Amino acid sequence: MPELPDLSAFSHNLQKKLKGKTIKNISIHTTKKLNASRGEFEQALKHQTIEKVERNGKELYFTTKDGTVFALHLMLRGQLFVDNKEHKSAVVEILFDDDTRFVMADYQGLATIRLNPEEPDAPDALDGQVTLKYFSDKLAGTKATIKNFLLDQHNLRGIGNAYADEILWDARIAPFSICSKIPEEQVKDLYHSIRKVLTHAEKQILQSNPDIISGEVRDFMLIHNANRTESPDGAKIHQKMAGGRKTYYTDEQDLYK
DNA sequence: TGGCATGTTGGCGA
DNA sequence: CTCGCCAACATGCC
Repeated sequence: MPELPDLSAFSHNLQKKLKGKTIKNISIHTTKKLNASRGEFEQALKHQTIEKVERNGKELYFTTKDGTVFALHLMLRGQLFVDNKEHKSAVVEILFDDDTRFVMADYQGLATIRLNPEEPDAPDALDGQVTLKYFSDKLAGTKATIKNFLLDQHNLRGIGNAYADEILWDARIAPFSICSKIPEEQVKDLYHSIRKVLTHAEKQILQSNPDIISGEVRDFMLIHNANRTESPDGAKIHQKMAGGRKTYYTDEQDLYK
């Protein structure tokens, strides 16, 4: 449920909490698709010291001093805790040498942990390698709708359902526009809106929730927000299902077909 | 109360 | 091959 800006905020705070701590024990309880055995995880991570925590797409990457990485994906319902409580649906528990306990829980059992994930095939939405040229070339070559394009992690990684709507409104492009039909000028607007909306959201989240490491903050959203009926400029917000997800948009957004 | 919200995967049909 | 859509996963929330 948390999206890119939430995850960026979590990584910021987790790094503050966990950097320099050494893993005493790691236990993996339930997860359907591990890319290594429990023994391999333990072997690779025991006695390792956390060097940095960063967001990569919709995952959090934890890198240790020797360069080993484990990646957490919260999927729909994953939650993170740094505390000493028992968590009923813990997926992964990591105990550090100072008895700090870090838990990823998910009652739905979909959250995952991966050891040394391979290089992803698409860049992170905020990565410097996503240039305007990369972005516009990619759009020119696809006939899908722009909303589906933004959600497809094979194009850009990190954007989810809620922020896709916020970004498209910011760029004034209708979600059902065909990628290859969007004019150059609007592609440029969209490119800048991606960065603007996502980085601004992270700032707002950290401002209102300075210590956040789990959950999501949505109250500042302008369009993808069940509590709002109108955009900031007074246009009625429409709702429509697309790909099984609810899409919010207004008539201020131009449709390119 | 019960439908909605979320991401990913894999399968189906156009 | 491309694209849209659907089901499945499971439960807290309004």
